[in-house]
Amino acid sequence: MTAITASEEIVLEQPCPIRDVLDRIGDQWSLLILEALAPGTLRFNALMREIGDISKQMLSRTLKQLEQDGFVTRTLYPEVPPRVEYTLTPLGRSFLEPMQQLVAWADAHHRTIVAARLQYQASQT
Amino acid sequence: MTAITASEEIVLEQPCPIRDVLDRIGDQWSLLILEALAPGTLRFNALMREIGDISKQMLSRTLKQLEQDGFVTRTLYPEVPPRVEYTLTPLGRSFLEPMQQLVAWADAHHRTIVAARLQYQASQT
DNA sequence: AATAAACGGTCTAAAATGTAGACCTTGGGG
DNA sequence: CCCCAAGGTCTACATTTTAGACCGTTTATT
Repeated sequence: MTAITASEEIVLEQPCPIRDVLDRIGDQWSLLILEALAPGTLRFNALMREIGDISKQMLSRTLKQLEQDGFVTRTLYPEVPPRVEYTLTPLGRSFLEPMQQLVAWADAHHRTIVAARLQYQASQT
Repeated sequence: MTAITASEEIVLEQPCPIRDVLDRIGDQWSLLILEALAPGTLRFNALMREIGDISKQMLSRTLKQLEQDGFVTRTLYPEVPPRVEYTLTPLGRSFLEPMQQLVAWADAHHRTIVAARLQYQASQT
């Protein structure tokens, strides 16, 4: 029996729908995980290797949130050793489109941003 | 004279351009700030009021990063009390388009996500 | 036979990050 | 003389993230 945490209480009743959604996607790892799952189903450790520098705990936690919000499904095959597969839901796949736009923008403007950083550094003498 | 921090060293040489960009906008506040600036120039305190629940420090820090990366300009009018205006650059405005797509998606699918959360809770007995 | 590795996690301690709120500056109004 | 304004910075505290040990079971290696 665990205590009720704040995060469990905010399931309902977020004042601003956009904030509500962006707060979930706009963390360190969610976008990366969704991008990794875009090509298809992956297992837990495969996902870890794919992303490279995420800790088990954060992968586990973020996947749980994504599952909770309906972006991915978690399927446990009770073999031994256990196999767990993560797959995008239709909702998750529908999110891919705006996300890919974002990724495309990032790719297209990366050089501009790097240039801005250099110029900023120079301006700071 | 300040010590050289890690954050100052990563100005160059990010292995993955997409990660590089997403790591900057995929934090708690950047998207919210850019959205707040979308309609036009705002002063520091106006921005604070607009966002509502951001601390001064995080607003200051995030604005500095956005300025560094070329998304916004900071204009200081040396009056007293000082006036500081933040405005989107062309780069920042160009980012608005993919971001609005994301916002539109969030708005459109918010109900589905809330429903998923409820169903998840129910499934957890 | 003992050892190690793989799977998908959880747990804990320590490090990093975020928050709230005091404080700073400079000039004007009461 | 004291306080207020704006746009921050600084400090102490709270929360979040990380690194890494550990778990239980089975197969592979030595």
